[in-house]
Amino acid sequence: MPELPEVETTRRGIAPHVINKKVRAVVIRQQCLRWPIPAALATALAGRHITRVGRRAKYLIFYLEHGSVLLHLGMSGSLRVMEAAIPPDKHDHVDIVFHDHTCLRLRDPRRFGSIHWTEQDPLQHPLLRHLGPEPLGATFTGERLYALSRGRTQSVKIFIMDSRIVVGVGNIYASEALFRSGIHPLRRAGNISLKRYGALTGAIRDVLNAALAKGGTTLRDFVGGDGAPGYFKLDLNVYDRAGEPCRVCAGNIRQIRQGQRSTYYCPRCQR
DNA sequence: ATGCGGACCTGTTAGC
DNA sequence: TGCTAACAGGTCCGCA
Repeated sequence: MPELPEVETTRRGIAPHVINKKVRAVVIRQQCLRWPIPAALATALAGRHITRVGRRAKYLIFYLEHGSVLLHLGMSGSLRVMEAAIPPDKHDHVDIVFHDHTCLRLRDPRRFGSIHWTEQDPLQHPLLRHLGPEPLGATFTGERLYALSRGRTQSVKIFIMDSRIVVGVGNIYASEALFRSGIHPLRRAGNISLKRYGALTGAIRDVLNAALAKGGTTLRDFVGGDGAPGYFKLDLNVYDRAGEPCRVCAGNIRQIRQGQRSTYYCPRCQR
């Protein structure tokens, strides 16, 4: 699922339905996600309450009295709150079952997601510790991107998708933000002016905020029933539009490969 | 330190 | 219609 706006929308959707709930049991049907689910998870959670649901990058953080669950949705993960008695789908790998007979159910067909348990400050977990700033936070600035990019030879698209530089910029919104700021995705990161990095940070913020707003208005059900929430797509200018006309200049949108991922751009609008 | 490729896994679609 | 290959919204690890 996860671009950042989907993860944040998931957090907001499920939080009211899991906060202050007491865990009865953890049901693990498939132990092997990206990493094995910690064996201690069920014991650690039983009888405890979820006090808060947070997020860092694309990791959801479930705070309990004595520790935290880190949960990443990978490429295909989704979460729903439902009656625990509803039979699980083939790819419903984990239930956190509450005393009121509802459960938080993780579905993840590709199993690129992961679950971790920590009794330390979750933000100091090895997977979170070295992450860059949140793209919607105050420390994500053009000055910062400019400073970090000096001397870098890699392309700007790869650069802004590096989670040590800034978190939460996935493949779709990397292309979209570069389009909005008029920057060619193949341009070397170290060769871009401070002014253009200012535009790029603004574009990243705008694109994520727009998707978040859309997620808010099209908020599908994270609660009840069958199936999982689908993806919402912002109106995209370039992503998945190869060969179609640019909405600004009517030129042909191009598709290339960068680091084994597709990149889309307008060769006339982006330099 | 930086930059690149490979790895994890299943489902869907494009192409022959 | 059926088989196969390529691709999909992530990101961590290890090697040069």
